[in-house]
Amino acid sequence: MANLRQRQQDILEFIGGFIDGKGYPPSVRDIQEGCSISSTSVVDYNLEALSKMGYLKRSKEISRGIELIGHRLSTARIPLLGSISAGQPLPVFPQDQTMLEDNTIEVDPSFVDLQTPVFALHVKGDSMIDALIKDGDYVVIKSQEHAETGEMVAVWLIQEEETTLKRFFPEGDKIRLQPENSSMSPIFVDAKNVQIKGRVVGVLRKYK
Amino acid sequence: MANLRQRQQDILEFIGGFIDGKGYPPSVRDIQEGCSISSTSVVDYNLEALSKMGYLKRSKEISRGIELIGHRLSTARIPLLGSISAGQPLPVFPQDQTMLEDNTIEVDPSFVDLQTPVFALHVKGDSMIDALIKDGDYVVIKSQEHAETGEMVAVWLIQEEETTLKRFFPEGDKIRLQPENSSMSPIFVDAKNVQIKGRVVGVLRKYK
DNA sequence: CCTATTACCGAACTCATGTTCTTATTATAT
DNA sequence: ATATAATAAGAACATGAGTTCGGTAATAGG
Repeated sequence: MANLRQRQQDILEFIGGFIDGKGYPPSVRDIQEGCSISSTSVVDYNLEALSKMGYLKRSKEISRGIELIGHRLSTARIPLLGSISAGQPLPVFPQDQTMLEDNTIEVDPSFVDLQTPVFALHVKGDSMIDALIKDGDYVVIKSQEHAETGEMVAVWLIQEEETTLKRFFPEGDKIRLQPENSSMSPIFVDAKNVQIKGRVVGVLRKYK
Repeated sequence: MANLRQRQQDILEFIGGFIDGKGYPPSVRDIQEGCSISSTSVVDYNLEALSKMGYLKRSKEISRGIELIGHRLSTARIPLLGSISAGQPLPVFPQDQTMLEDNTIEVDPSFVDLQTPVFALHVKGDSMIDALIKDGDYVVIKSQEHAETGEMVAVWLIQEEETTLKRFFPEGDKIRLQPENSSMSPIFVDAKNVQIKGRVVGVLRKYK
């Protein structure tokens, strides 16, 4: 019956509004009142159902221990690790190091999948201009160590000690790193001189 | 003494991190443990001080009733109003209408300045390809009704009943809407047939 | 040195709040 | 129809958690 779905819809909406309005999640009894539900146990019941369905996360025994999935502010805040393609060395990859607020950038939560780390790099230079990525853009990168042929990746050149943004083409024991700029030539490097940092999954540009 | 300031600084930081991590504010005892404070009353004491100084808001008698001032600014969820340049009509501008979760997109907070509404549009077509904006990208638009010469704007063509993304060039009582695509010609329209919806302040692209 | 003020401590108190249990009321299926 | 599960209700329970209070240490002013 659609009645149930309606009630749970109501609850979700109420929780969202409550958090937005007050800054902290509602208690079970807040929800009870706000959604005109007769008993706290009914609220509990439906919260459990919503939790199982993945709409929210509950912390047992904790007052207001409700976290709306997707509603979180921080999930989408990813570290801005530095610049790429400028010959600037990328620091040792910080798994989950605390970043200063200024070194993070907010992206759509859909970029983040909770499994693999995601980070951003500030693009220097126009080597990927034909892929519509220009100097000053931010690329969102999903951390991974392997890449498929032709994928756009951030690679660390061990010898040169620099990071660069290119398309990835393995050719025997060499690797062709192909810029997307008709005026630039591909780079051929030894396979073991290349360390893939991640794959580009998004681009973000800001205008002044 | 700087000791006080240090402790309160710690508390503020802890609260922020806690909220980011768990999705709900910490209890007094969470703070006590997290900041290695001997007594809950000390936490209460300092929370009260921080509250008086305006760093946070407390709700009396409410578990985890702490709201960090300014912390919610990191939420920058803006409405995704529709598509542009596809001849699809843009609905009446919803100031602060409740949007379905699917119709919003998360952007960096720096896009939003609390004064002017900001929204996003899904780009259809390649009329701005030379500006490195391609089909499928999202443009972040700051709502405004006037534009400077040459600015990239989203305009509503009243007669044609469609929205389009172009650069703006007033020429007498006509307006030249210039695509950034060498294979496309500018459009000349009557000034009073044009209603500027906003200016492009950002671009967001997602790769599969 | 004495006094006032601020910051801190520990414990007890009380209520807010999540949880559980029992029973009644529907749905869904056999 | 009858069994079985899903949903709801109300009350009681247990504890999470804000608050209070008496007292101590540190700081500042006279």
